[in-house]
Amino acid sequence: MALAAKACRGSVASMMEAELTRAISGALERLGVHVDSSRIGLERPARTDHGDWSSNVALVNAKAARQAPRDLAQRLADELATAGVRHLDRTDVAGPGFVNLHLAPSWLHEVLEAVMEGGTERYARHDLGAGQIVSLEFVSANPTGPLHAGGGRWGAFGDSLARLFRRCGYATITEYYVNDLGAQVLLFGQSLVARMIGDPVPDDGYHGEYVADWASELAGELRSGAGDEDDLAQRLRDAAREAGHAPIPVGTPPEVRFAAAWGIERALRDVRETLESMNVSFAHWQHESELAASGAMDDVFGRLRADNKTRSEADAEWLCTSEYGDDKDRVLYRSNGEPTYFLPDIAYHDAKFSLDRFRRLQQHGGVAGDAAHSDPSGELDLVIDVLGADHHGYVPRISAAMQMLGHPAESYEAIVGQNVTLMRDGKVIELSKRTGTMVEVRELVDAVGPDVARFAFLLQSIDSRQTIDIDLLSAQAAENPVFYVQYAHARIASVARRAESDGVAPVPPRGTDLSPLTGDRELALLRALEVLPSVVEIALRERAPHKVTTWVRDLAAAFHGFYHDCPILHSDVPPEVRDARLCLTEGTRIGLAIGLDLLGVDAPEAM
RNA sequence: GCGCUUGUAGCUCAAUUGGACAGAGCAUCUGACUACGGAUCAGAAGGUUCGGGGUUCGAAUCCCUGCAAGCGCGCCA
Repeated sequence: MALAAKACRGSVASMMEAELTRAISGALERLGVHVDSSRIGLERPARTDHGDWSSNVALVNAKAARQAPRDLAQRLADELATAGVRHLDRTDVAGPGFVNLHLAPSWLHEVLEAVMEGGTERYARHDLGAGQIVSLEFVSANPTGPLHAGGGRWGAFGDSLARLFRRCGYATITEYYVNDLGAQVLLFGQSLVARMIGDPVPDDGYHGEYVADWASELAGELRSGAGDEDDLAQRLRDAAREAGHAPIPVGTPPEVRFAAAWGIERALRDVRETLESMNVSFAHWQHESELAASGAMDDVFGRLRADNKTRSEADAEWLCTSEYGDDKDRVLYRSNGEPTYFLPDIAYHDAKFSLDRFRRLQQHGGVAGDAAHSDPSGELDLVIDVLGADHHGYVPRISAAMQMLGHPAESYEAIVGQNVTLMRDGKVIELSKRTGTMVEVRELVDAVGPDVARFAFLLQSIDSRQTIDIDLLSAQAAENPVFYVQYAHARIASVARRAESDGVAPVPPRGTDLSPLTGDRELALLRALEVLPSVVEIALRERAPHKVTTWVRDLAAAFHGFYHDCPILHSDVPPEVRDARLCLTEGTRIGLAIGLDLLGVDAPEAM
């Protein structure tokens, strides 16, 4: 944490904060009060009449200094006022003993200079990660159907979190785990076959509408092939003999395996298209079957057993996860000799730590950010899973397994998000691929567009359950807050166009006199820009992309207010005011572009 | 029963992780420049932050307790 704060010392605000902290520290020394600098709290008050910065030192340290908080505060305020602190206009004492520091607008002008110089690329970019590598896995819905709402939420969240990591100096690899082995895939294949040849779908199979659709799609593909065989079942068998198989248990009829393999690809195509329509993409799609074929499961099991982390009981092989904080031990191999899902999951998570694997995937492209790692024997610094609440019970066992395999406890992190309740016309929709009634993310995106959908997912904290009423969202699409933000961006582009056609020279990135920017609306807008670097840092640290959403709305609001009250290009605006305002406008555009990019939402030139 | 998460304006959600008078958007009501884009702006109204204790200068936030909701607790995945 201390390290993180230090690494962030780039922004104007954090430099100002450091300066003020030093000034307070020095002033206290002169007053004969010794305070550890870590006990000097500085924050930006919610109300502007409480100053630009405010400190609670007097409150926190009054007892140790044997002085009344307000007395100490007053002496500190007086001492600071004459200390010649840069930008410091005046000080006062308020409330129970806060020392409020009022700065001259000049400090905010420095902020705008930094925004202009940094631009979209460098403003609010941090080096917290210093090239560390982070793996993020999210969505990973079973490839047995289209993406449901939860997948949409984790997609938007995971992708934005990855963007935050990259902006903060981490290299990332984003992964989708394709669960193409096991019972669900088998059932999926059986359901497809049943739909094709008119048999009843198994009770515990997949009954959704899409299964019928896809079955007829597959039937169509088979029919369009050569041959005059009318019997669909026979065609399936023929096709199965030649084509690929899903790697599900041997002994399964070949046509089921064939249909399953086809179905998985069909589902994945659907999932991928849907996510990409929301601007979510993955660097790597890891198939479980490929992992199994590589022998990773045997390898991991061997290592765990050699390390005495396993035991046998009732003909099954158990992993002693309870020794690492889990409620109880977990089965790796069932008494019938088959592995549970847990073993491949361990193998996968172990593999994600591998730097070799990361390098291999990096060569295939898709890995983003600059990895500074050079130690070939090292491993990834952080492996993150984004999970729905229905999987939270699984976290302790994976965490335990990772520790057993030698990965530091803090290098595996599970982010558990609350599930999404999807409604249509005020009624809750059951989210189940098996019962058939569900609303797909695709449907949501089609109805309201990708920006509204993505913004909606990122509007609130991942900790709170989310209810999205697809009809309500459609009906109110025009009033959606995303347009409020995008409109601000488009307005700015419009100002630039107007300036050009009026023959006004564009403002250079530096050198513009910003001193005319002293009005309330101008200062409010500058303050909004000022906090972006810390918003980015906090959003990353708290794994909370929705903080960016909140900020981007605040910035847009500040801009609309400014735009309404402060004419820029009117003929009666003096050139120096005009240029300063143009500068502020461009700075706002930079801020909006950064925020919207982190959210994966388009920043349009016109609407 | 145990564990995780949550409970804030009529509705949907924020709240700088312990700071000052709890803020936005919808919805309701009232206004604004014959417009550098009105998809905008200003104002009004709306609160016992689920209840009850506690900690301290200070609590929506931390502790205890009760209530309510979601999820999890398999040799299923």
